[in-house]
Amino acid sequence: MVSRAPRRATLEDVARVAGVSRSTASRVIAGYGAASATARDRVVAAAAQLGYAPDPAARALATGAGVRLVVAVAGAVPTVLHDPYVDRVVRAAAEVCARREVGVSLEWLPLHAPARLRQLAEDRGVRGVLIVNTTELILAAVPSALQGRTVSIGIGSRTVPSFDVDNGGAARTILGHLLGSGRRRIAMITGPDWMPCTRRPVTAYREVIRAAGLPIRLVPGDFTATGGQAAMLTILERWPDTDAVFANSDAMALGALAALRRHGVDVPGDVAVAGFDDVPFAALSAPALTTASHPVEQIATAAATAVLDRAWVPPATAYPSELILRESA
Amino acid sequence: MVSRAPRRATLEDVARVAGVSRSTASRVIAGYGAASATARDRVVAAAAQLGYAPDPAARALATGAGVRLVVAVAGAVPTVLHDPYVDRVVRAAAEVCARREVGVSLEWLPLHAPARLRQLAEDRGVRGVLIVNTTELILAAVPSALQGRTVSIGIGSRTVPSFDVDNGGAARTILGHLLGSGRRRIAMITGPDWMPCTRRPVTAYREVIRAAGLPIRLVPGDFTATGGQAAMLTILERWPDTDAVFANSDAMALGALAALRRHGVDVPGDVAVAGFDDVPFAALSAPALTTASHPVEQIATAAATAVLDRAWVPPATAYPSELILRESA
DNA sequence: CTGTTAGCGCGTTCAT
DNA sequence: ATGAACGCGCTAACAG
Repeated sequence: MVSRAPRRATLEDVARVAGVSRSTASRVIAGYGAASATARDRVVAAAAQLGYAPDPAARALATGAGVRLVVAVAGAVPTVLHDPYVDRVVRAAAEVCARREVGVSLEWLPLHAPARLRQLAEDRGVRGVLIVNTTELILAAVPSALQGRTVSIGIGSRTVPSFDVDNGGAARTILGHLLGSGRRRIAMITGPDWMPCTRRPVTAYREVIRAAGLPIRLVPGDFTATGGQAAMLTILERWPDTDAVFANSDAMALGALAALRRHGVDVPGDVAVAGFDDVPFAALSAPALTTASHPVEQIATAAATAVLDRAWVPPATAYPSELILRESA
Repeated sequence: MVSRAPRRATLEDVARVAGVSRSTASRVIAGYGAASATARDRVVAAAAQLGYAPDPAARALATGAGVRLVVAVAGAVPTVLHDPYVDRVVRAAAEVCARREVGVSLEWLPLHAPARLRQLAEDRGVRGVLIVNTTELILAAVPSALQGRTVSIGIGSRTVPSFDVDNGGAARTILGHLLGSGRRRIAMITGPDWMPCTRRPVTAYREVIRAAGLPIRLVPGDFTATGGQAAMLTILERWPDTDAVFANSDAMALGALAALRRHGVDVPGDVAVAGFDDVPFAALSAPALTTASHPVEQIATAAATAVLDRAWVPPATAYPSELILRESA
């Protein structure tokens, strides 16, 4: 004897129990069209009684809405996916998706291959797209069929709304703190040149340092700790009198810290170090890292919610970053 | 004038171009039933020409297969979702899902609420379930309708295959190293008692330490750095002569390191510290953390692949952990 | 305000 | 080996 799995209630069942037609039940469930109060009540009651929940696949098929949210991370190589930052974005998106009965999938978006965007536009399974770390080139290649259901975590465009931390403001705050505590020869470890997200911090750095009549000392990093170490060595060699370093990510800052420690440079005595992101381990380094917060989860949640709900959103939303004062600067 | 989005090719289109019926085209595409060589060729050609790709929603609706993979993290409180470990699992799953045109959603599985599992079993949208950090109670509550498409990252059961790191072996390796380098009063910072994943390491600890005729010194942590600091303080106070600490996670180990530093205890001179996980920042602490690797992505990828492909898998797969020797022990 | 009808794109018997 | 026909569960026109 096979105990058959109890077939899940369908809209048809709900309608029958409620004594209305499927359409009426559908309207009530979707909260869409009009329905009499009595009909509404009966449908709601029936649905609750039967433990009804709509089938996302059937709904997607009927509406053509798509069934998954694609997180597309732009980059030169596929390994851009292997970054804790991406992990956090995906996790937040997956949490938002759970409530909507959809899922998220993650893929690499090659910097010079907008073809993939066209494919995504034609894929009926795609409900929307969350672009991460994008460039103007990629934004310009977003097909019209994807507009209105694509948002960017990073820079935006006229057709793709942006959700991002106010990293320019964060840079100013940090640099202000460094200057305020008497530092005068401040170097900055940036991200790769092609990354638009490094532009505003770099611009802020240039403006602030120039306004103070101090020397510009820029070294590119790659957002990894290893890159931060290398950059720090470059700084040490090129400008030995540097008394502060602002790294555009905590990972790079921690790398810089390691390099300084290895060279017997005292932090913050000889050199102050500040990062950006406030990752969990920033509080645990020796010395604990001064940095600025980066509400990644909040940003990703808002971005995912916006595309799933197809709600109107302003062209650009900047999330504030807070100075986290610790020991290193 | 509205430039309509170029409607994506459907199976019907492929069939028409190939000059066969939809059924035949369907068989060829699915690689399922029989079809003449000529028919096969024509269908394949037509599909390629039209850039055809099946609609996941329609397919899910027809087969009842479901459209998303649910990552369910067991725990007492919803905040168990906010852990870098979970982030890594979800990210890996989302990457696997992308190739199958499905998505992943993330949710909390309350420790004593198997009701949610029943709901998941009835949800037609659910393709499969990936349980993380589970308990015997939860595994026993997995409905039969979910069996065969549910796997566990952690302990398993007769009906739910397990994918996990060999954390017992890892503990033995680390403890062997500590003993081998002359440590004799070794304390261990464990996870919460209810977490099955802490049992094997603790058992290993008990066995190894007892076999060496040394004292057992166990303190519970919570897998966070803060918890590790607190646990370290307890150890310092309760057993001041401790000369080595094995923490069951790098986060706790880094917390312990911070506590020792604050108390002026030299690592590894006075006390050796070892962790487990080999998180990116383990290499950057001062001193750099000795630990054991934890191939989370590999495990999650295998687990997700198993449930999506419905392939048979052994009841338990243990992934080896490697000793990562650095400075702290 | 409500019910009828017609698909959405695909898998899957059944005849042939 | 192949095609006609039906159903998966739901939404959206339309007619009442």
